[in-house]
Amino acid sequence: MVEKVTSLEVARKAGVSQSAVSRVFTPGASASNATRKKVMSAAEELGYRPNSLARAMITGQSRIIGLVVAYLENQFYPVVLELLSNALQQRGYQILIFTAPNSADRIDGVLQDLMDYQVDGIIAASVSMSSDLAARARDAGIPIVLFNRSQNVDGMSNVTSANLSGARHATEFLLAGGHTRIAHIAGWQGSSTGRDRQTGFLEAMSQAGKTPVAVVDGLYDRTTAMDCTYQLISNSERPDAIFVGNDHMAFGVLDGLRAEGILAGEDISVVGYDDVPLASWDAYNLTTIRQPVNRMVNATLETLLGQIEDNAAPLNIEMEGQLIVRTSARIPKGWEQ
Amino acid sequence: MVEKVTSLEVARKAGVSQSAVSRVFTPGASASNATRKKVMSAAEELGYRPNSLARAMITGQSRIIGLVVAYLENQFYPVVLELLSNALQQRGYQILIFTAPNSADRIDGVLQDLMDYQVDGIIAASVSMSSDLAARARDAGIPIVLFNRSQNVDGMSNVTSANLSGARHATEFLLAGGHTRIAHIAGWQGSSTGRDRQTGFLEAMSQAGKTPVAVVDGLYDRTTAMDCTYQLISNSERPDAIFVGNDHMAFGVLDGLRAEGILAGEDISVVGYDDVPLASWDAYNLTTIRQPVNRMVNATLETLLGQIEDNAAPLNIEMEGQLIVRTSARIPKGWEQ
DNA sequence: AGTCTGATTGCAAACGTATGCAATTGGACT
DNA sequence: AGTCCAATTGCATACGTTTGCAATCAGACT
Repeated sequence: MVEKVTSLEVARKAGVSQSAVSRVFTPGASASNATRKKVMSAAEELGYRPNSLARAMITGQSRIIGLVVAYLENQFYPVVLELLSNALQQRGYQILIFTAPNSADRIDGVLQDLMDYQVDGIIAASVSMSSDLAARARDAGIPIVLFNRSQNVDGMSNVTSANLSGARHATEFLLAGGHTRIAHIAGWQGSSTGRDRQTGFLEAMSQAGKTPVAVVDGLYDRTTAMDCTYQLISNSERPDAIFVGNDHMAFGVLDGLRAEGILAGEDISVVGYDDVPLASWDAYNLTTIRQPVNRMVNATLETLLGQIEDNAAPLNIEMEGQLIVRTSARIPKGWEQ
Repeated sequence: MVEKVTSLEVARKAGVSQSAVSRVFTPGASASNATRKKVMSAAEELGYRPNSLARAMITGQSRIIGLVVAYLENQFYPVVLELLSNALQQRGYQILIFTAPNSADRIDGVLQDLMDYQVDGIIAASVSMSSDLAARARDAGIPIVLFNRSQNVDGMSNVTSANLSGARHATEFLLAGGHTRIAHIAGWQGSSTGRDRQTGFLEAMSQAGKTPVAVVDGLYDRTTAMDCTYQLISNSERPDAIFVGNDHMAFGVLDGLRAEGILAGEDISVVGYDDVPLASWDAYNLTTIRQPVNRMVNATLETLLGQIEDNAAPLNIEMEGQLIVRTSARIPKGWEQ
């Protein structure tokens, strides 16, 4: 094991000062072509690479972004992770990742760990945090953006899709299909997305003068959603349509229905939320509300890096989703795509 | 924005030396209860937390593990990521993550970035690297373990499942089912897993005196696998069984068959590899070889942390998989589970 | 040749912590 | 009270960089 090679050794070998070496490796610093050449070849020879941690210490910029993500079994998040990662890599940032349990107190511990590593910013995907800790991060000057959750803590950014109007739209689609016994398997009511989508559903229903046949909390959990499904279809008043709080649960619903020999799109209509890749696969063909992941990710980076690099103000961003019509739900006239 | 609070300020406030503060926060260092108490309360009051980067500089241990992962759309990897992340968090390590393109040269760049951050070790999941860079990491004293890939570079650890025997087993299952026209949609032949599984398939076939009706490279890509499927079933000699290089592709195969009205498990048998969660969902019910993810992850940590903490020798670990019989393939007598 | 200007360079001081060493402390024991 | 030993503490240095400052250099111009 060769010992670590430092800028000082490169300097000696190249016959220049240590500062010169540093300047050669610092973009935008002034160095003549002659020294640049000498330093480069010495560095090459020794296999020198600048120590990012030391650099971070001195500049106060680690170029590390903390990412907290939960629910990796929901395909939505691997997709988000990949997009975020690629985009950040490209901009010269690294990602320190935490997979998180969803209880708020454990999250706080995790975020504390992140802050200990002097991250330049934090992205929390599908996660809530104590406003206490949020305040601390703000005081420490670490920008935080909540992805796919919103929480009204001042100084914190949120990026979400328009869950309320999306859910309304999905519900209107079902109503237009002439369904009369509509149920909702909601997303976890501890989350803003779960609540907003449920609210949107209820608003659209009451506006149409209908009463939901059932509203239950599926906790964003596949198994729970399946259980709910079995429950619903064995009810005296079996629903003829179900709006499900996200795709991940909707797949469970569809599997449950299939197991019972009930044909989605014919006997019953199912609509989800997210439009994960799996939703378009033939096995499911799920009608759903698409969350504009690409744009959400871009907006997230925009506001985060804006705060880091140009200390812009935190932003609350909400972007419209889009109904993607497939075959898991009856298609009303005029709604074809 | 409050300025960063350092150990020195805490020391002043507590009326002790900076070293004392450091010792209080360094597990295993000696400090009296009196100072411990004074320091703690001062730290609490100021909101002090030790700077991990500075600590890393001085100790030479960043407690950061670099993780390179590709193919996140394949559900296998989110699962692996989650397991690794939880286990490492628990042991007090952080994960610097890279989602990687699969070409070897881009990987090298990524790994170089990782090394710049002084990671204590690297886990590369489903990725190959130049032996040149591997040597450099070894020389720099950074242990690397390849997860689900093997590559014979000396000083590098590999953790894989027994792909060859797993594939043999899957093939024997199909043979026992009385299938006569068996095809293989292989995993990417640029990867060791892809090659090993194909080899296992071919061995089992030739041992049974059979010739495969077709062997094509599906590149671990869903769409490619679907295209291969359409190709295969329109052949003059339509296969009555397909062994697919991994589950992710197998889902594409099953979707393709369904679209053509061909019933998997009846008209044709399909066997996959991995046993991702989705394989057990009703929509697919895929018979497959289970990779022992938990044990593979544990083994990975074992050898990696062994090298880091007790500088143990690198290991090559291979663990047996297990056939999981579901309904996507005809079940021979005696193979029921 | 002499002067001026901007680019390049080296020196030295940071950044926030851990730790070897020597000095001090606090008991326990005779 | 005196002795001894282990535990605790502070001092000072080191980790590998970046960067302000002042000094030097190279060249353009008169």
